[in-house]
Amino acid sequence: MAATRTNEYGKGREALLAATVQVVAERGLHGLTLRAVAEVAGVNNTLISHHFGTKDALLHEAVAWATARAIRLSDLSAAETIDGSFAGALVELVTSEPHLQIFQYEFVLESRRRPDLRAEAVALYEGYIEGLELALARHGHADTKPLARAVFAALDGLVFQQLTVAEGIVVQPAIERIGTLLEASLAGSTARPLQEIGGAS
Amino acid sequence: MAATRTNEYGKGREALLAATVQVVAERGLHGLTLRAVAEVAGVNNTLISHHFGTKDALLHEAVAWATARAIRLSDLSAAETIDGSFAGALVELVTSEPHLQIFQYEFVLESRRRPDLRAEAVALYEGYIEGLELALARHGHADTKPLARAVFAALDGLVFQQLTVAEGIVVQPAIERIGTLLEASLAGSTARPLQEIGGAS
DNA sequence: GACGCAACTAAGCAATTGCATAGTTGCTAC
DNA sequence: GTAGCAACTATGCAATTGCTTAGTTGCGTC
Repeated sequence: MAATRTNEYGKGREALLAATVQVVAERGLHGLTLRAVAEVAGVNNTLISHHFGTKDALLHEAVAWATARAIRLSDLSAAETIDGSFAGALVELVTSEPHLQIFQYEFVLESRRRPDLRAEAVALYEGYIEGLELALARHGHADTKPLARAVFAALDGLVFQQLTVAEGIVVQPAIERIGTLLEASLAGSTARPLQEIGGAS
Repeated sequence: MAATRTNEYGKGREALLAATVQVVAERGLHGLTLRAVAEVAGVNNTLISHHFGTKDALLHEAVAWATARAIRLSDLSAAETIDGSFAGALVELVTSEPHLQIFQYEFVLESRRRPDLRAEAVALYEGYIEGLELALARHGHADTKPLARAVFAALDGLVFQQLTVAEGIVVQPAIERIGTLLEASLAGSTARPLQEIGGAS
């Protein structure tokens, strides 16, 4: 349960970044100690000072490393519609790989207190939201800027719920319900475009 | 910035609970130390041991104390519709009193690692969701269980965004957009109930 | 008014923390 | 092969941590 990785020469830095994500996810930011990270990474704790200088710098680097991987993971969001298969894939992702998600919530919360992390947090969220906005616009939705933010918040909030208070079995239908809500909104607005365009108000 | 409260005899316990919420919100769970809490509360740090025994027990009591206040705060959710005034009130709440909200996210994340906090976290979220479900059902929405979970997740996610990466000025329209989405869904389903009931599939 | 007891403080200790210092190991360029 | 240098380890220390022990203070009760 402790020393997991065995490293070849030169792989220490990467191992330390991965270990940082794992330790934060498993023990929280208050469980993030140089010795804990080093033990998980299978190296000496002073190697952290060597590569990163301080603990704060280690976390910053780990955030950059993790967000780069996170945005790639969200190839999910390339999915065009929020349907059952999207919901299943998202629930499955959270079930099988919760560490990266937990780490994200921890660091975004921390970014409120550490200005040096703000940029990464903002970029991560705005990146997600912009991608989603493009997809929504492509489908003909109106008022896509606030809509994208709201829909992303719903997905984000449901992932948060699944990680903490809810089972995948109840989260999945909630994700699908977002899809039907969007469909209904689309059907309503496209079913009566002429009246609305022509109408007063 | 440090020793804030001056207490009369007998008010130490309550002051310590309030200080715990404040310290967690301002410095994170890793900044939660007995001395920090005591200093904010304006008492000696050993008083924590006297009242609560351990630091873990202090956090547990603070969670119970804070969630009791949180559910009352959410008299907001007594609002029947998600409109502009609801959105404004929610944004204003988060702006003016972020401590309690931040504390909630911190402790819910922590509840993943501390089984003794799980019950409080689940009760808090399920309480919100149940209240919301009743309101949605009253308005004639269908499939309210997953819908309530999704809508709450959206509101929760938007509060999280406002606390971390977004300004109230962009969060508020996103909240309102949830309201219009729900209206549209309602209009669509009530506009053609006969066909749907009578139709196959 | 003094007894009893909860609320509270003062002092300190063992363990853990981040990190500095000093050294060793292994790759790579020539 | 050996010089040079990055990657890495071992040791240790000052500061902070949670919490124990031993005491003091103030309030209600009879």
